[in-house]
Amino acid sequence: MADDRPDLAAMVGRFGRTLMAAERPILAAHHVSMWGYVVLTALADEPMRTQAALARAIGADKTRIIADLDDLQERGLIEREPDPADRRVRLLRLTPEGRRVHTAVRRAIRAEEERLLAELPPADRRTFLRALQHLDPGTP
Amino acid sequence: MADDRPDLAAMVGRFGRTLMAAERPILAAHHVSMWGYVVLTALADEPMRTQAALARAIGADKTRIIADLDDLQERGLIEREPDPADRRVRLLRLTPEGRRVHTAVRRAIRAEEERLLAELPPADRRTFLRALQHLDPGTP
DNA sequence: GCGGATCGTAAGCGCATGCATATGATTGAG
DNA sequence: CTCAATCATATGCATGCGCTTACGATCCGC
Repeated sequence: MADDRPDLAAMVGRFGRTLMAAERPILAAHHVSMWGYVVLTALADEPMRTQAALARAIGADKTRIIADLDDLQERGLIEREPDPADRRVRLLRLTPEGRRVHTAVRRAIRAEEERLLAELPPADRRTFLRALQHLDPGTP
Repeated sequence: MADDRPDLAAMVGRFGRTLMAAERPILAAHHVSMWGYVVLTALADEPMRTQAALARAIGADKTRIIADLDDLQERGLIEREPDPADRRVRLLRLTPEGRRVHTAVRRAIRAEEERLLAELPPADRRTFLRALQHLDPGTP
């Protein structure tokens, strides 16, 4: 009677939670929160002109990330320079140290992902990642 | 410098949220909550002897699902019969109506999944599902 | 039989989240 | 110049969740 597989959402959800659980210790080891890492990743791609734009880009609440930004700035991982042309705005960018940390964390996370994906035959692994990229709605 | 793909967790997470968002209206149309559907799915596979066992099986808190069970029972979708052999225990099973509702919701969700997966070439689609089943930790 | 274990239920705590509102600085359009 | 809009920030509220504790009923091993 059944298709004999769990619902897609159930499988994706569980796998997602597995990934999160695997990443938590890595982030903790680098003293970066989940949102902190997301922020570093977004700023590693490109600096942002406003916090509101950053929040939109990463799908977070505008007020939600303030504390994380405070923390990252305090620890010298990002800069929040007031825009001389528009003094309402804070120009956001990584510091060299921020880039270093982001690269390190990213490398560790990638290694962990490889470990989890190692169960798959290489061909399946490639197809899986390609399919996932195609299904990923990105951050629009 | 980069592998030029988002982190696995980011892609899986976003896709998962897309799936959830797509399922919410379906569940609402059948007046079933997310947890309610999970419960129906678990009981569709096999009846349970205790609520604690059910909670373990679906990865929920034992106290968490009581309200959902109350609701499902009240609407005649599940039965919670006291075990004559052990009066602490409630035997849980679907009613015929419960099975009917679960089948209907499941069919609708599967159709929605197909719609989302339709973007993939059939071969990729098969490989993707196979890989996902392999990576899915299941419910141990 | 007694004591420890299990079950269902209720209640409360702490946390993260989404959502809304307020406010103070600043800009830009009319 | 004035007013609406934008931005960063602080604050409050409701929600949902995991976790813990408490309680009474019941079972089971000794």
